[in-house]
Amino acid sequence: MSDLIAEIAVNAPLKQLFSYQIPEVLQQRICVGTRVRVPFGRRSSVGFVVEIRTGAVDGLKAVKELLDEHPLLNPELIRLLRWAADYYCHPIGQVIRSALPAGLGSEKATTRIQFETVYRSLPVVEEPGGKKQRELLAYVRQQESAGLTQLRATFPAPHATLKRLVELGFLESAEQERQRDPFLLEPLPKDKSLTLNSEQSDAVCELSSAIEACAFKSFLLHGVTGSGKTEVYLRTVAVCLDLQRQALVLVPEIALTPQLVARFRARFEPAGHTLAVLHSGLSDGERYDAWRMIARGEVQIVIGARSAIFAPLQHLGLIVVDEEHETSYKQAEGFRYNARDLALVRGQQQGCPVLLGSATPSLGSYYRSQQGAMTYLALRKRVHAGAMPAVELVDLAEQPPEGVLSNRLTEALQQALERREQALLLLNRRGFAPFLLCTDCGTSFHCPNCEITLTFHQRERQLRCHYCDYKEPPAEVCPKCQGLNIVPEGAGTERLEQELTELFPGARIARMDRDTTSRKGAHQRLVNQMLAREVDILVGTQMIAKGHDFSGVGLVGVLGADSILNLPDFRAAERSFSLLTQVAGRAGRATGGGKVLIQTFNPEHFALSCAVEQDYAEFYRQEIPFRQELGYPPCGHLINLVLAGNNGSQVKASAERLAAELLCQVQGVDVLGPSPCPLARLRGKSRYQILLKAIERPALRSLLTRIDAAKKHVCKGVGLVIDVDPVDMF
DNA sequence: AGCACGCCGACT
DNA sequence: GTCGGCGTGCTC
Repeated sequence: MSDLIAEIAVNAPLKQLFSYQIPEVLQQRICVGTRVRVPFGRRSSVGFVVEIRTGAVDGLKAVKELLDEHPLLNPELIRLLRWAADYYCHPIGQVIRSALPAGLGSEKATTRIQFETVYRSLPVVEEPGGKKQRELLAYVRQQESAGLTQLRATFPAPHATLKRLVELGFLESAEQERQRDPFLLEPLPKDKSLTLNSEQSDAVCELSSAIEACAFKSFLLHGVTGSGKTEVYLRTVAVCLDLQRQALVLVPEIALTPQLVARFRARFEPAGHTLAVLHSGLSDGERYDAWRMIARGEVQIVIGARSAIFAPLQHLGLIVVDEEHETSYKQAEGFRYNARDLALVRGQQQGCPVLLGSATPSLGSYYRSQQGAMTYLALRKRVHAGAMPAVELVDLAEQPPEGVLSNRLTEALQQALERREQALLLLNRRGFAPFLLCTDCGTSFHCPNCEITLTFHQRERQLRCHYCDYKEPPAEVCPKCQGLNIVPEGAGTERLEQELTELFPGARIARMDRDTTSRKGAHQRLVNQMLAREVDILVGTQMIAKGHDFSGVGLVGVLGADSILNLPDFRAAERSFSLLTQVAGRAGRATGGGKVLIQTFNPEHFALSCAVEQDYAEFYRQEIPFRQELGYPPCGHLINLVLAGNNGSQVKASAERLAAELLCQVQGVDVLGPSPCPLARLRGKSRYQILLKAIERPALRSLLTRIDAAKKHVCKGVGLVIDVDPVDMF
């Protein structure tokens, strides 16, 4: 008997699809992308229809139930997801699950309605006593009513003050259905449509014709910091919308790019277009709502981080990937996809142009543009003041500093304070000190679960592991020699902040790192303080280098440049160059000029000298021969096999057997290792890696097909992760 | 991943 | 004599 058969991706960690017959009652309503319930083994499971075909149904079980009236996924997306499952070597069911908003994988989706307290001002003329009370009241009066979520984003811990204001009769409170997405509550800035300079209009012109052609073409927009890339995005998205097509904009992390979101809203919302912003702050319900709105075709522009690459837009006209070099586009766990690479695949599959933008393109994207696989568009001039910041290296070997700051940087800070310019200090290490050391016997303190020293956090008086959740109180007495001379070694942001407070008692100093921004809205508050010039010196980790446009910054100092340069990763130079160039670009954005000081023990390293000159092309020219020689990306391709398990010798033995099995299997593939991972122990698990390297991707792919068979050499209790195109080797 | 079956130790 | 330990094998 020949009948309709559905190929279904089932909610299980299995690569293969399962065939089910489609009962007659469902035949009209079932299609590719629909969510169904199917009998699976002795239980039932949720699955997605991935293909419908005809064939012999004997022996096949039948689809039990249809779970959605309208499919959550469309056939184009299914195609992308199947491609990705195959390419990244990950079970299709889990790939689909991670593409969907949370909670849709297992059971029927429910939209939870959330409630929150909303405060309304009462018509009272007099003013309350406290400063904090007055500020809060003024804010609520201006907004007429405000929800707790919104207030939390602007004021730290407003709860007690609000309660008091209610008691005093200034405010009334009520429980209300939770306000819309807090992002959409932010006041809309005025749209400043700028006249384009010639470089920008050339870029827009080329992009426009590609968008009008409705065919795949890829572009690399290489624009120095402050060169107006966003305006180019806005113009090209406008072209796309004029053609009744939709635009997808990917950003590294929404929380760090509120300005970009605001500019898109200011430009397109007044014209009647609908934006959906997919960010981590959304509740499952909100995310589900946004997803359904997109699937129903009610949204023209989607802005989101990594996972937004799977947004169910039906009439894509353009995909923009902002800051395309950012490593956060690569998912580091589970389904290890790279949203930037998938953007190119999606563009290819759906026939729309893809625009990658960056001030410091990834070596890979630049390489492709050099080879003609991508159209290169350059913005070489800054839009406003023009002058690029002056970058200078401070050789630490020549003048070793007493504390963390070199004399040169201290002087520059002094001058900046005198000139009433703000300063940014980048130190890529949080906490007070990277380790504690007994100066009597040399003992330092390590994490019991990870191969790493514990970071000393002074404020919490704790030793903490930054890789697992381990914490312990700092020892007063050395456990080995009973010595009492235990001192913090090295410096993190917390120590830098303290040193600055002592050096510049009058200055207003703030710190921005994971520790000070973990609470909701804390990051935005720091940014606001910075913009309001309530901060003179901002100390922070990587996150201060990203996104914001702090116009008052005249000085940028970099303290940990060497720590990135010395990472055991072939991309260390690229990372350093990129980070330094990005952070240098924070200086003098409004005024022009500005100064950047980079402290280093490696002043002769080309990554640093190229950053000093802000010379991307020269960096590329020097870096690419090294990649070429070793066959590293972008001149070759990598797959990293990571084995991890509690039993170290089992992990090692498994890795050795697996590597031996894969060795010499395919011509043109190098099997490197096994070797202990740079972090040989993590969260209590021993880790080994095998690196597969090939100049030609097909060779690597064909070796990948043999991994399943080789898996039998891996012990029980040892996990194997296949990381295709790894971005970092940790 | 579940959820079975399956074959060996300490319990009423 | 059984209750239950988790090894291993399968799921259209």
